[in-house]
Amino acid sequence: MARSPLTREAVLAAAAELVRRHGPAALTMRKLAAELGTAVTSIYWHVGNREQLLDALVERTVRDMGGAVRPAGRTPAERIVSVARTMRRELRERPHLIAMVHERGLTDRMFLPAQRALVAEVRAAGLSGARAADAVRAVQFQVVGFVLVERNRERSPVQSPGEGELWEPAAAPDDPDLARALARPADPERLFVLSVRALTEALLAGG
Amino acid sequence: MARSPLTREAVLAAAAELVRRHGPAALTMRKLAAELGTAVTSIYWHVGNREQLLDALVERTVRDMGGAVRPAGRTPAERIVSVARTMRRELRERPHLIAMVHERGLTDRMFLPAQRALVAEVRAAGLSGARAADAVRAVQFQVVGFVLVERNRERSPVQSPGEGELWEPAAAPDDPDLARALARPADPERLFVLSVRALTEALLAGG
DNA sequence: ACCTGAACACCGTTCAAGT
DNA sequence: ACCTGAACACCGTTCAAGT
Repeated sequence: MARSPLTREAVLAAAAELVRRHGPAALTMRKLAAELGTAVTSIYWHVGNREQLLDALVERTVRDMGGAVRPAGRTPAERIVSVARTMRRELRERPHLIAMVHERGLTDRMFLPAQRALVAEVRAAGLSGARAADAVRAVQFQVVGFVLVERNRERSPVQSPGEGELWEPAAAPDDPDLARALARPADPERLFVLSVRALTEALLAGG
Repeated sequence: MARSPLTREAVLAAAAELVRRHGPAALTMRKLAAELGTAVTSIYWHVGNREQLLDALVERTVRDMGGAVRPAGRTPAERIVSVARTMRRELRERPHLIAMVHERGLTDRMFLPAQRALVAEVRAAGLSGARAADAVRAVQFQVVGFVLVERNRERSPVQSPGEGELWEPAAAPDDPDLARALARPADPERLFVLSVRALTEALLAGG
């Protein structure tokens, strides 16, 4: 298809599109070359090897994610929750990339703009020094961890033996509501907000 | 080396050893066959294909992890933290397997014994019904998510641009202690306990 | 400076053939 | 019932050769 001279940009764009549509496993050098209408080896000249190609891809995504952070809310706690929700949304919009960011150990870099915002809010709530740093990191780990667990859970919808099967039989002896709630699939959005809110309130309050 | 008749058990054991020593990527059917001293195709007869082999491997690990859960402490909150620490320790003892469990969406199954314990503690703290279920799940997500983030962070020790470089320049303008704390690498054990404790206290307290 | 095909060393999996 | 080698369709990467 493309016969204009191959550029690094064109390679990255085609690679990103391939990942977006079919996941990282589908990104092979040979398929990518076919997509671009060039020889496999041309790709190597422009972006190095596969590993470096993936690095470049991740890097460019991470840069894109910074802009979205706009704390909203009347209290520091509310604004922290809003930042957490934004990060979750941004991550979920790039379902394949987030696993790649994770594998490459770039979560810190990715989280940096959000971290700045969190620092401001934590200080506004009256924390400082090491305690403030702990609070920021706790929220950061919470958000990234939650999204990872959640993402994974979606990929394999019914777990064998699903939670359901194991809660019928007297696991929560005299609390059928609890048993039923655990048998139902979790509502991730609700659970996320609930968790972040709880963690944040405890961190901002006493020690 | 091995010339006694090949068994499913022998294949699984050799595969587990290979993963333990060199990680999941090193587990190729051909290397495994070489290790066992058989033809590659014999493996297929005993365990099906590579995917099924990995499934079996993960399944057996998950079974092993249930026994360790023994809640300890004087209050429900303390006992929940103790369960969380146990799960973290168990997961960290199997660094390669946990990623595989995660990829296969078996975290629920893996967490089941711990979940039972958490249910008991949450009820002992006075929660019931859907609220109790939320608390259990929040802790579960927190623990699994934390360990995933932590594991990943260890694999790529210095992130580029590390947190360090970006906190010197007036990021936390008038709090040098905070800036320094964020520039230092996090102490995961401490951060973990701090996070779980905060989350737990908030969940068990008001709504 | 850029692109190419051939070649190498790996994969997982299937299959017909052996005992 | 179990094991085998040959073969197929894929990989990523290197390299000498082209323009």
